[in-house]
Amino acid sequence: MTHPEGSEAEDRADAWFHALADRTRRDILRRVLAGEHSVSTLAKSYDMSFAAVQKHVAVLERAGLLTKRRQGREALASGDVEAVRSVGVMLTDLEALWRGRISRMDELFATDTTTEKD
Amino acid sequence: MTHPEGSEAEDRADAWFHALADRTRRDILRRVLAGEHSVSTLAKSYDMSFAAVQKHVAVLERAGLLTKRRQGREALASGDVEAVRSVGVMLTDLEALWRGRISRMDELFATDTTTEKD
DNA sequence: CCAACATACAACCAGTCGGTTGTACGTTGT
DNA sequence: ACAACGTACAACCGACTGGTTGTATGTTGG
Repeated sequence: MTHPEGSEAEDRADAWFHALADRTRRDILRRVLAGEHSVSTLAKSYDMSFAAVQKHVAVLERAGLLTKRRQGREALASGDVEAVRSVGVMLTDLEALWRGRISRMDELFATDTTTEKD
Repeated sequence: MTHPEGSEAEDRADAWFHALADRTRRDILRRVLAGEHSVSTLAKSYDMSFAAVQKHVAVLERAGLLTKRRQGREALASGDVEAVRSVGVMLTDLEALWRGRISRMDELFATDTTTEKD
């Protein structure tokens, strides 16, 4: 009933936050948001194998946070700012719930002591 | 050098996004942002053991997204909206990098034709 | 042409994750 | 007092993660 089940949006959110939950991936995302980079160029920046970086890029791509385009033998990765914004919107929605609590507490105060409003 | 190493902020970010990368935890966070709930009350909402929900709450607590206060035999959990906001700020900073790319492209256009500076 | 480069992908491994059950301990109501 | 409740925590398990190496395939420059 109230179980958070199989929602499409929740699936996307799982992928988003999982992709962002690794500092190397966040760093890669920063770079490709600032400008296009080939996978091997990215790989040179990190103390791990090319294959490892390739996998990180793949995770970001599957989450829709980055897109790749093939040019010759290189795969150029580019950050998708719209997806990043969507994640931000999710957080904003979370905040909205908190604001709802405030207004409910407000109502409590209203019924609590004598209202100063006369 | 350019490696994203041992930063305090990155550690926190790891915890934040990891905590948010599970739909049950996001759902719990929604509830405790909307108002205080005991762990057992939360547990009744999900099709899993009490211990499992307890662990999810612990993950959110460790990430600083929620705080617990003891009242009698109950542990009341409450969402920390400031932490949620901090996560949002991180995303906004990411967006800023993208805007930087634009302005740099702008500079490219500027240097393309006759340079303004002599 | 061919060596070097860039990518893709599979197989493997240790560690972590999300779930379980079981046990223990403080609190509360009757 | 004591049974029921709420919590805490440890041990365990299968699945997945983040890393590795190795191999195959396409691209490019000399």
